[in-house]
Amino acid sequence: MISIKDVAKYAGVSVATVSRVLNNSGYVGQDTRKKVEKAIEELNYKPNEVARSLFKKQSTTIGLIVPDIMNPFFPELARAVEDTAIQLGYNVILCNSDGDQKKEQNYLDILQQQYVNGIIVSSNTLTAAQIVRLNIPVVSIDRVISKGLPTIVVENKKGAMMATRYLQSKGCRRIGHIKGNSSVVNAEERCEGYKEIIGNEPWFDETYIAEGQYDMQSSIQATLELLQRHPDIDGIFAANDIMAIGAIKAAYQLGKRVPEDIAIIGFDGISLSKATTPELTTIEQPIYEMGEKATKMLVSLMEQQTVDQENYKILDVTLIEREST
Amino acid sequence: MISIKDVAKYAGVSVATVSRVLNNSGYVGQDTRKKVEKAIEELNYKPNEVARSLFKKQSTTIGLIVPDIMNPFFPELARAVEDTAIQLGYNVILCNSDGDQKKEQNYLDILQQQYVNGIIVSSNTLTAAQIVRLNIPVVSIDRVISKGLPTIVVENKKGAMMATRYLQSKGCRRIGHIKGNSSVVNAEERCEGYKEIIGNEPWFDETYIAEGQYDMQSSIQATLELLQRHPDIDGIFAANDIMAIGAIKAAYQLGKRVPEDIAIIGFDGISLSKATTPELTTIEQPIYEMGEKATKMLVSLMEQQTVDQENYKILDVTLIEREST
DNA sequence: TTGAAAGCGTTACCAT
DNA sequence: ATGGTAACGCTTTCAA
Repeated sequence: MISIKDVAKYAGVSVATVSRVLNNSGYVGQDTRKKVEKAIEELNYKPNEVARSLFKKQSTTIGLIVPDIMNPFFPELARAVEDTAIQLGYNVILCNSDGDQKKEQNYLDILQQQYVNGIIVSSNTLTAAQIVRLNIPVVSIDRVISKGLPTIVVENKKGAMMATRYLQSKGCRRIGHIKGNSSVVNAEERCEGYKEIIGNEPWFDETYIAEGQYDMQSSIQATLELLQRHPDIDGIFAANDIMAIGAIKAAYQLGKRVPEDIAIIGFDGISLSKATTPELTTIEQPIYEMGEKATKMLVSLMEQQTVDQENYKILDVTLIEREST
Repeated sequence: MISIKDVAKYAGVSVATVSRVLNNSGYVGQDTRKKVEKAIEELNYKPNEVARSLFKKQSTTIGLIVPDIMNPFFPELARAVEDTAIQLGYNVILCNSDGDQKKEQNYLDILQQQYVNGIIVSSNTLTAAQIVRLNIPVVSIDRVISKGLPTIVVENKKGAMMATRYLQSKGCRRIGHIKGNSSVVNAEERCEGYKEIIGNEPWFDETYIAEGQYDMQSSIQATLELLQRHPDIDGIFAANDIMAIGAIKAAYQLGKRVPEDIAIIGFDGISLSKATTPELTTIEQPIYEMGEKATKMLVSLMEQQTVDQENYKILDVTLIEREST
């Protein structure tokens, strides 16, 4: 790799001067600048980011910690983060925490050792204290860690209310809920939204709620039990799309047609929801926008541009009507 | 951040000594080692990876370049790579190239500037020359760039033959093929495998092949055309799962039942293929294993452990029989 | 306007 | 067995 010294020698100037034109800082004469630029060009010189990082005590890298990139929600998020980051001059280190507290702390340590400038994290277990201790900007995405921390989330409760009300409007009389993993904040919020709408119905009690683990398998199980407990259920609001798909499968297993016998609505709007048959009606989160906003927010935090906007954003969700309802 | 100097001072030794215990290289006395270890522990010291990288001219980071993490094949691959990398002490920088030659070269430059030790890449446009010029190990995954380069691929042709033969065994008389993007090598290989089996059938000609773009939308279109051209088709081999799902949708649109009227088989074995109704019969690639093997191969290349094994691996594929056939 | 040199945190060589 | 120090490639301060 060719270094700043080589460029300096080639251009017949000092490394300091090369550095100045590189960062255009300080005074540099017209001709000198030309010479240096020519040298850079001809030698195809690219500054060593590691050396820069060491001096500046910060890298051009950000960390992205997600529970599991295989969970269909996260690839789109990751894509948005990476797209935005590269555009702003940053790289993204991908970390899969499995929602495990120890792994998360481990990644935090590692990222700090790598001098990453900032971190975007989707976690249920991380505490505000852990984050503050890091001393670098962190944006929490999809989940609220603490009201004081920069955050991007969506209207979970409102979305859940929309979903439930929509099922009612479609004529559903008994609406069950497949709830997400209760250690996840947004699962609670979505459940609250559901209860907000049907909590006062005379038929309602807690047995209309079954808990899944935000994955397909657990949802099939949960739905099977739910429908056996309450064969009269004609509508299901699942707390995410994967579980909604599981619910559809379970309904089929019991010989019910979707949407004729039972209407099913999901939450998230992952691309998978368009690939199923029937296509899934869902509450769509602006996933890409979340990643983009989070990254922009993080970068302005990192670059200390006084964050002109609020750094706690609650994004809106949209009902996407498809075939499962 | 606390540095090696702090540790040295705290332990009452020189930085050189601390460095020795850190890397356990060179001689260190028993008691001295104890003192240093205690200091490290008590100060919660973590060595600065950036400084290390600068000195060693290599980082503990590898690059992963994929066309698009949103393509369902890649999250599982990325997960495998990251899992394996972290276990071996490396981080992963994620790059989405969109298969664009300029973006790929750009990422190559950036990764080199970051002193990454090695790169795993899935690309159709990268040339052997570009890679050799980098002067760091590169493992090509899912696509062959050059026979001489470390590579992990699967038996594409064989898998395609299996798929086509399987459709025959299920009683299909007219089998069409939805081909992948022809700029992608594996699309050609899969097409070859298909032709190998039915190329000599009296009814066969090239119009039984329709080209999609490895995505759902293009496949729906391609399948619609294919089935209108040849209404007697009763079996389709799609070059990947997404396109197979598109084919199912197209079949439904034309009022055909799957698998009763038409059997459809995919390729890849992405998790999505289990989520559809009907569940998709497919040729499963060992995606996770590919990522794992590629990472291990890359790391041994990086660490110069003479690669005991061949560094050109062709992995086997498996027929997964489900409901669509 | 330019250059020399210190320093970022680490490792490895050379002394001792 | 241990310490001093140059070097990795860069930026920035201080002098000139």
